[in-house]
Amino acid sequence: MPESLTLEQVARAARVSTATVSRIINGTGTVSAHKRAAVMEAIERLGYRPNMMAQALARGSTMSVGVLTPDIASPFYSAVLRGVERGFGGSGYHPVFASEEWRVSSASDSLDLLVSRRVDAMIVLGGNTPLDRLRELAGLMPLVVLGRELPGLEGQCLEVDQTVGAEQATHHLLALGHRRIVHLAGPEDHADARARLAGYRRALRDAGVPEAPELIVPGDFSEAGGHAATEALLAAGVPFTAIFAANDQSSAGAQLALFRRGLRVPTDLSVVGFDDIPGSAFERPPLTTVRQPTGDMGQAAAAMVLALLRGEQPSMPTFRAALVERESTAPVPTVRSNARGRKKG
Amino acid sequence: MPESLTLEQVARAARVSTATVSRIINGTGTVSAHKRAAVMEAIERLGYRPNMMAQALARGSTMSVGVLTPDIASPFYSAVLRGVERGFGGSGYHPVFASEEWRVSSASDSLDLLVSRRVDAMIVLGGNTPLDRLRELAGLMPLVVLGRELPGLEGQCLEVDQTVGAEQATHHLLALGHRRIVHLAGPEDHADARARLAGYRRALRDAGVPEAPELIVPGDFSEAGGHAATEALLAAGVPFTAIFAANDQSSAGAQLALFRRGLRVPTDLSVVGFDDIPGSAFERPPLTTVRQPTGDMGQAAAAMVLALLRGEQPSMPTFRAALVERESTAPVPTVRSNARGRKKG
DNA sequence: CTGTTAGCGCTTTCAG
DNA sequence: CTGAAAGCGCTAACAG
Repeated sequence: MPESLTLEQVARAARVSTATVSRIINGTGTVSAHKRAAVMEAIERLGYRPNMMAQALARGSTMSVGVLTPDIASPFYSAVLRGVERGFGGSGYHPVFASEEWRVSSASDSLDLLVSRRVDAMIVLGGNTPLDRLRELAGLMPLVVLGRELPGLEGQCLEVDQTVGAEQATHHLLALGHRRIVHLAGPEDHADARARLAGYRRALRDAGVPEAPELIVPGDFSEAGGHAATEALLAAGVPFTAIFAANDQSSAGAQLALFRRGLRVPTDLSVVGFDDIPGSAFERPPLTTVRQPTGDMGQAAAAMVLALLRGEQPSMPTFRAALVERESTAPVPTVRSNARGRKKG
Repeated sequence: MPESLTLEQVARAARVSTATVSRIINGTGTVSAHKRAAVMEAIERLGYRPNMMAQALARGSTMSVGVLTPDIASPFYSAVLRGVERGFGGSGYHPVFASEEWRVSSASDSLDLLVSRRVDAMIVLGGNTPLDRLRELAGLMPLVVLGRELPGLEGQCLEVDQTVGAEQATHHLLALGHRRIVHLAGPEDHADARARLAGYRRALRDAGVPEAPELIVPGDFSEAGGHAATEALLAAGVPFTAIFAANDQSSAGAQLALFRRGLRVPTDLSVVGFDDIPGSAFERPPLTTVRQPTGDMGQAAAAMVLALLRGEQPSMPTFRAALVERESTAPVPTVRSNARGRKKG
């Protein structure tokens, strides 16, 4: 492996000082057109790329921001990540991704890694990071948290109201006449999951529909979890006409369980999901779900970090989850008659 | 923001020299238990985290390897990424992800960024990076390429034989009696897509089934692309009894088009995909597809890089794509009779 | 076993 | 406008 080029070699090749080359690279100070041309030529010819490590050390800033994500392979988080990338475009800063699963060693985790990398700021997605670590972090550098409300750090937490979204979803089902609505919940230790459950409950309460404990079943946001929970429900013979799943992935698992029993969606049962991940619009039938503006959220998080880095007060856009009515929901089937009219609307 | 701690401050606090602290942190050299304890205590109490930038500069190595991916949000690539993460576990090296979409500026792309970051090695996924840049890179540092065969760099290219996988898929359909099999192709400039098309063709040829140009339709690996192409086929009235999609995502789009026309899978038509992304096992019906060992591939790529970094000759595991028969395929429907027996097997 | 001392490649005063 | 020189925080000889 050839040693990589240094600023000094470029300077030598262009017959100028290292300071001059540095000025040109960074656009700081003024340099004569003559020398500038010589330096540019040398950089080009030699294929020089500044060593960011050295730049960071000398400058005291890495021009990078850490992005901590629970799972880099999740359709939801990766959509947010894309937004974050977009948000940093052209800012000079670039994102450094780290997934929570990743352990450098038993003693240090991804967060430590990012801190060691001396990122200038951090964006934390999701809620698995211990609160105290987050507080400590907030004292160290600009921090924006997505999807969790941190007591004392409200101004740096970007959230969409999951509760309202879940309420809308449940209300939609209620309006279609459903009364026995299953909620396929997410992990109990997940803030969003709890908020969605709360929205489900509120909608039922507001509609005066009593909550049935047996209709709230535990899931884990995965297809397999949704499948298992629904399977269990069916096996137990619990009656229901609709499922509101805590996310799209678990709704897919639930639907497979229905499918196995020959139950049709939305004819026999209605299903609504949450998130509106890319594939959901193409399910058969296309899934009615609650859309989260993932890309925009990521982009906004990046914008907030950038503002914080500039020492400005970041503006906090409000995001709302909104129901996307597609084709997995329909009026509750009438048992005693087949008089479901053919009238439009 | 508090300035972050330096090695020197720790050394001062522990009343030892910086060299001693460095030795302890890196496990190089031997240090008396007494001083070691004092240093550990200081590190702990102060919350010291080494500055990787400085370490990298001093050491001449960043202990990081760049991972370039076409799209961080793709279910396929992100599964590979997970494998890569696993593969680096405990090695001391850590992955730095960059997606090709991301542009630092008009002049420099993700690859430049990774080079600037002085990653010690690189893993490139997929085939969008210009060949000459890859060659140049290979001269600079250990490089492993996944999913592309680079002339002259065969030893560093990890591939699964896409052609054989596609052949299996097509053969499976052929064995079920299908003759009018659509191939919903991937992007023409994508090596894997071309290989899958080649496999489709080879299977047809081997079976003595003539290739019908109108059955090979262009897609782009997306749900929307699959939907549009299938829609067009249906609108044109082209007869066919099965679809072999170049990937699972486009197969979902295709299925939506069928669904819109009231066509049932696998009763009326059979569909097979490629990749076996996480959701495919939970489609209704579960999708018959060609599985790629994504996680293993990622892990193997990491292992190869690690070997290269140690100066060893990396071993090249062979991966094969294998058909996973699920429920989206069935014997071609008999038009003139409904005599499809009820015999098992 | 431990401290001293050169750098690593780059930015940034500070003089010219 | 430009160069010299002093670090940035850490590692790695090199002496003790």
